[in-house]
Amino acid sequence: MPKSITRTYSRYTRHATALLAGLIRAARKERKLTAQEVADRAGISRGLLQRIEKGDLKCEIGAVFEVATIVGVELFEADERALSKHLSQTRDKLALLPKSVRKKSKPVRDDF
Amino acid sequence: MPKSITRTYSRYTRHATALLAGLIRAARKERKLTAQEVADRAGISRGLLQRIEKGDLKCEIGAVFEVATIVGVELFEADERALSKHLSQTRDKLALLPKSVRKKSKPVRDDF
DNA sequence: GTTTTATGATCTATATACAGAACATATTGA
DNA sequence: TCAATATGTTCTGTATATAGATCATAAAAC
Repeated sequence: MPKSITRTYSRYTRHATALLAGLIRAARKERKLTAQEVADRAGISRGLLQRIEKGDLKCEIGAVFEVATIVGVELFEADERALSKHLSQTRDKLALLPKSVRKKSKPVRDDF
Repeated sequence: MPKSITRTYSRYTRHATALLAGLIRAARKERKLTAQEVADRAGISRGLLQRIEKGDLKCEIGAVFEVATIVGVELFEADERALSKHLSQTRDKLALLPKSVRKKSKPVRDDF
């Protein structure tokens, strides 16, 4: 019996994943799409879609986001245009940040 | 050479994942955390954190969300309390929707 | 400049996510 | 009710994601 890798997840992570899963399932039903239809359009198996809609934490993020896109669940409360804008803003911000994080050898006094 | 499974992803999916990745990297640097520190706290390898921060679509959603939580990137623009609330609302909504989606045998005329 | 160390990249072995099939059950439309 | 089908579940084989190690490079502190 090989030892398996077990991860722990914070409540926040579990709730966020469960919420996304629920939003996906609700959106699929509102649009009257069967699991098979959505799976086909996403290029995944029906079994994987089931896991996604159950909030399985071990699914690929790409598959989950693709399904969300197909059933019309918005990510970051943004459409494609807003997403692109936000993305380039984040890239600009990253360019200004230091390339690597370095710990100070002597702690900095910043309390006066 | 075994045939590999290649997925296609929509622009929306790719941008959303790239945005989350950028937000994570920016947040980590703003908080002056090294990649190793964050990886340790998330219980993942540094290599996986690198892939997450590069927006690799094949990472586990649980690992990605956990890292986001650790560096302080909010999901669904909601803190834990708002997340829980939204989650139960979604569950209530789901309970009202039909358990299975059924196609009509005769197409519905709704154009008049 | 020098030193230190964070980051990026690559490799291997192993655990595991996935597709696909098969089957039972549940649920809806008629 | 009945018939059709959507969903839930489990199984197997295979592709692959991951941990962990190693090395090279780059960048920050001094």
